[in-house]
Amino acid sequence: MESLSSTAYVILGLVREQPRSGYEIKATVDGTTRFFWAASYGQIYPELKRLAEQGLVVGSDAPTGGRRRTVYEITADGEEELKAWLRRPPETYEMREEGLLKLFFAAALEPGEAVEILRAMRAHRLATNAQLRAMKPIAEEKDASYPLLVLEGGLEFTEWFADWCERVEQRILAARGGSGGRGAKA
Amino acid sequence: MESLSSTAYVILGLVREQPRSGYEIKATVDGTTRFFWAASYGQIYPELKRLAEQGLVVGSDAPTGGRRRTVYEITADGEEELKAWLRRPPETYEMREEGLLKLFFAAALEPGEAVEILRAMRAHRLATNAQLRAMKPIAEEKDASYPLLVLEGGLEFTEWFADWCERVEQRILAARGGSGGRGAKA
DNA sequence: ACAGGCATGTAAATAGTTACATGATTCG
DNA sequence: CGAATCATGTAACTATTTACATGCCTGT
Repeated sequence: MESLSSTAYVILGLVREQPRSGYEIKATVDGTTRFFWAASYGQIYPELKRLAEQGLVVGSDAPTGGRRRTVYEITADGEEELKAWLRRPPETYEMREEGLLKLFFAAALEPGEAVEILRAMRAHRLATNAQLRAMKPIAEEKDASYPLLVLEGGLEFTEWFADWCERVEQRILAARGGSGGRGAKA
Repeated sequence: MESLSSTAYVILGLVREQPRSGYEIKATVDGTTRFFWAASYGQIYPELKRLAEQGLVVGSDAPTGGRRRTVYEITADGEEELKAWLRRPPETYEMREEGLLKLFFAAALEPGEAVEILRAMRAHRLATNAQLRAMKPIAEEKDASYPLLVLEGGLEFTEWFADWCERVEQRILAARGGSGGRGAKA
């Protein structure tokens, strides 16, 4: 048996909390882990099928009226698999930040244009921060302390990032204005 | 003509600075942008071919002795394309942090085990910080101010992250010890 | 009636990694 | 000589997104 993808563990973790349908898993991911681990229907439904085949989850029919619906629960094997994964050190640490990439190459532009990149990055982080702030009462209500910890980390991270963008912007502006129009070099 | 991938722009940005071979592009990416935008040979070589077909770069033979070698330079069209991309607001902001995912689901473990996740995350960030610190003199030597700015951002980010891990660890430990073995809830 | 949300699923495309094959050169 | 590094490239695989198809239910 091959090892599972991290996305499989997201599913295992979510159905461990409570039985959920594929649709509910997607909605929960979008409302929680998406900032550091996203998942699409194209992954969730096939993965649920695979997990069920391996006996790590069990699905049962739970229609809402005439609307067909399958909710999945974790099995004892699934719980063991999840815990074993949680105990292994994390391996994936990826970041793809187009803004940083643009800033890295900003020497091809005028300093005023580099500042625009920083403003866009800052605006994006502030928008994410606002989204996270809106989620906080929901997480507090659920009394989910680890998710809340992670959410607070996200809040702090976006604040740090937005602040960094602002400080770098000021530095660029100061370098341009303060010493006679000398821009940044390649 | 379809729009280019961000990886195509990494190549364009790097060959704009100076003519480079595919091998050198890979080495440079590994020494600079990899923390926020990685690229593998499997992307670089086919992408160089495509960029050459579109006239955004030109390759020329530059063998080292009997070792065949092609170095690519940016064309005027390539430079325009790069600048146009730099002027568009960044779109990709992705993060995949397996550590945060594990922390999110840590209620399935004992509090002492949750602390292990944080320690692993912290150790990883400190290791990255050390790598970045080692790169700094090289970036300073090149007098590359935007790359240096980005590098300093990486330094600050890894420090913030490592510190956050430590603070969260302390909070978990305090919650467990301070108030009679009460662990974190689901 | 119709819009929007609930619900499941898949096909196709895109992105990206890994591993391998090949071969030259340099350094110890 | 052998190992490491320079150098190019591809095949296979894995991951992931996007867009679509289908159809029921609820509220206006």
